[in-house]
Amino acid sequence: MNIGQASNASGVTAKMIRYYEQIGLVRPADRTDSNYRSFGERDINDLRFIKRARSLGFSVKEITSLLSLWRDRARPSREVKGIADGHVADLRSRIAEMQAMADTLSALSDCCAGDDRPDCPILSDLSGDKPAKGPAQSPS
Amino acid sequence: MNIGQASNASGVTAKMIRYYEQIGLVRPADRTDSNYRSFGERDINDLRFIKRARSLGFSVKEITSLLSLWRDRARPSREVKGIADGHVADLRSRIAEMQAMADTLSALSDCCAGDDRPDCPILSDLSGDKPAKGPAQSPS
DNA sequence: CCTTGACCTTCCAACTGTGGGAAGGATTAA
DNA sequence: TTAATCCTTCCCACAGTTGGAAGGTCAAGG
Repeated sequence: MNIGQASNASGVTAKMIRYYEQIGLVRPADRTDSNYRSFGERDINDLRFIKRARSLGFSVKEITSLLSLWRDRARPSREVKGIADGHVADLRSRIAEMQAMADTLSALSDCCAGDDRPDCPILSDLSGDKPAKGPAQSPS
Repeated sequence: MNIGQASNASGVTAKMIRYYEQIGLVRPADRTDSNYRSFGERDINDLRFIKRARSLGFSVKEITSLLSLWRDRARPSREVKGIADGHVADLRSRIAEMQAMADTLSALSDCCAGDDRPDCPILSDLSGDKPAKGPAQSPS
C-alpha cells in the first residue's frame, strides 16, 4: 500500500501521514526500492486510531500517549482515563469561555437595532462605555 | 507615553502592540527623537477597544472592521450587528462541536474502570471497536 | 562624568495542525 | 515512447502569542 492508498484506507491525508511520521507520532513507514512509503494493516490501524482521536479533539501529544497505552497490553486503564478526563476538563473549560463570549455578545446584539442608524450598544461596550444592565439608573 | 506605559494603560502587552502595528491593525505610533514609540490617549483607547474585542473572541480581521466602523460616525449599526452575529454563530458552532466531543468522551470515560486493569472502552472506541451503546445485544 | 539597571528598538524563531505548491523521480496505461 | 498520475522532499502560509538575542536610550545614584 502506498501513501495514497493508505490515505484512502485511513481517512488521513497523505500530507498529514508524512507529517505524523516526521514528528514521530507514527514510526517511519517502510520504503520500496523506489523510495515510496509502504504501509501495512498495522499502520492503517494506527492511522485510523489517530484519525478518531483527532476527531475527539485530542492533541498530538495526547495521542502519542494514547497510542503507546494502546500498544501496551499491561496498561492500567487509569492512565487512559486520566488523559481522557484531562481532555474533557480542557474542553469544558474552553466551552465555558466561549459560551460566556457568545452570551455576552448575543445580549449586546439583541440590544442593537441593526438598521441605518449609528447607535450601537456593541460598539459602546467595546469602547469601554458600560451602561447599566438593569433598569435605567444614573450612577450615584 | 512610551510602549511600556501604553501597555500598562491598555492591558495589551508591548509585544502585541508592536505586532498590531506591524499587521496594520493600528496605525504606526509616533516616534520620539530616539525612535521610541509615543502613544496618545486615542491610541490607548484603540488598544483598549482591541483588548476588549479580543476577549470576546473576535479575530484580528473582524476587529479591523469593527475599528473602522467605530471611527465612522455615519456607520449603520446593521454592519456592526452583522459582524457580531456572524461571530456568535461561529462560536456557537464551535461550541457544539466541542460539546459533542466532550459528551462522547465523558460517556466513554464513565464506562472506564480507571484501575490497574487494561480493559478500556476509551481505547476500544478509538481503535474502531464499536460496542453497542444500548443493552447488550449481538449484532444481527 | 560614568556606571548600572530598566527600558526601548529590530529581527528571528517557536508553538498547533493543516493545506498549498514547486521541482523532480516513478509508475502505469495507451 | 509518451502522457497522466502518482510519489518524493522542501519551503511557505495561516493566527496569535510568546520567547529571546543584540544593541541603543534613559534616569538615578555614586
